[in-house]
Amino acid sequence: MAAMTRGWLVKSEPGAYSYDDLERDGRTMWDGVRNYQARNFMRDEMRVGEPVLFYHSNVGEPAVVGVARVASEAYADPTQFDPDDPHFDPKSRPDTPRWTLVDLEPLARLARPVTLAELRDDPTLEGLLLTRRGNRLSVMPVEPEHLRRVIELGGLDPEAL
DNA sequence: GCCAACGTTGGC
DNA sequence: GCCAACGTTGGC
Repeated sequence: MAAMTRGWLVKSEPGAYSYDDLERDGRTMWDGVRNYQARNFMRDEMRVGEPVLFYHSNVGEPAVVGVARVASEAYADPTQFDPDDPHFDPKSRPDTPRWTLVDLEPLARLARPVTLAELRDDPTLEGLLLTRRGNRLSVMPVEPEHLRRVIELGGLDPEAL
């Protein structure tokens, strides 16, 4: 991957959707995001092909476990229109959808997970949004140098991706 | 299960 | 526009 490639990080509870699930599915809609800042990143800034760190949250050892890639432009999240879906939004209308998503595809599983503790401790990763106090975003941008560093810590060669 | 931090909602 | 109440996130 090019030196100045910008990236992203998404959080997922592996019990709900894990990197294994993404590999099994081959591609998925990153649905259910109901935070405006996270939505805006997907809607306005994500570009097809950009790498996405896949982070497992709310588990014994929270960690980045793999790298996905953005696989589509943004489009309306269909779950907002489904009354039976937990992410149903009665205030959203099909002609003016409130929530958008992108598709993700698996790119590479890390050789070893990079734990939250490692992310916090690595001086190179100072300023990473994920570890900023109080941050609760489920979709966030990652600086090029941080992206490369996490991939290296995960035992992969960023050049090879 | 606890709780700190933060976003959203809605009354005023 | 303020702000209290409430819900959610997510580490621990």
